Amino acid sequence: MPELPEIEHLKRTLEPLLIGSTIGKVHLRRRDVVTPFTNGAPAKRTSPVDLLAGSLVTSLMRHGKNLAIVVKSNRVLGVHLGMSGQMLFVRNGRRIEQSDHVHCIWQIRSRSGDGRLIFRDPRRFGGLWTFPSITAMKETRWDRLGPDALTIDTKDLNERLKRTRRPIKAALLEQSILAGVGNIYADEALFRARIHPKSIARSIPPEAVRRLARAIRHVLRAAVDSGGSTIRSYMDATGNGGSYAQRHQVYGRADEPCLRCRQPLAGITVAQRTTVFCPMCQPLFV
DNA sequence: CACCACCCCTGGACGC
DNA sequence: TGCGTCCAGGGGTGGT
Repeated sequence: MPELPEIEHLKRTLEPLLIGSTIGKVHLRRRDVVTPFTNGAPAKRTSPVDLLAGSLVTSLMRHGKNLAIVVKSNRVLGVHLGMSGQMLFVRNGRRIEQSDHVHCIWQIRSRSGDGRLIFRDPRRFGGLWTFPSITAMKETRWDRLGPDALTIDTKDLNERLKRTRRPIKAALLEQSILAGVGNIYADEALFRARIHPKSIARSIPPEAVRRLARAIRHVLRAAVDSGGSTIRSYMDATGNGGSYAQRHQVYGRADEPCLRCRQPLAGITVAQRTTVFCPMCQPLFV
């Protein structure tokens, strides 16, 4: 379940492999994982050029859980990993370890050795989006997202939370409010900030919102530094998992003792998502 | 407009 | 060992 830290770590592992490299042939195995755009409008077909065939990679971008590969012509390929997506770089001569559910393969010619970039996504909640320019990508998709959670400040968060009466956890998961937080880091940040996940977003006092903004940044940064949380299948471009899961305070620990007060953690459902929190340490604001 | 339930999908855990 | 059932959740959508 890649969230912001996993995508950021993926970006960092992909950059040295892709920037300055040339993309050769592209093999799209499953056409329906791609949504092509010609400016603002969805296009009917995906061409090899849309998928960056024959292009020089100049940069990678990330906003929230979205990744983008930018090439010299300014074309962009948007990538979202959904629940189970992976982008793997496999050097030529090496076998692809799991070759099932591979939907797209790019041949890569780089100074440090040739290889293939592979988009694999068993559950197909993720996908690829093609755009003629960065501007087109922003206008059609990224502009609908809230500010990036890695650098969210108190003022921005407070402003956005004031607009809704939804439970704070539902608000944190809403990408148009804040981009990048998913189920794991929402629970971790709320625990750290000592806020009950069902607290009404706009009723949370300023001091607690301040703690929350700090907690979100702290938790995400620490996770980026650990290479992300590997739950089930997440791995980076080189096939390595992240170690942050070992440092989860609440996620996956329902009924286990709170690491702060030793009382058992509670497992509930908020916004159709499994939620774990400490009823003693996380007061409800309504 | 705000909010919510539901759906998409597959692999893995678990019970028998 | 194998089979059925349930659960995981990011995000889009249609209904209230």
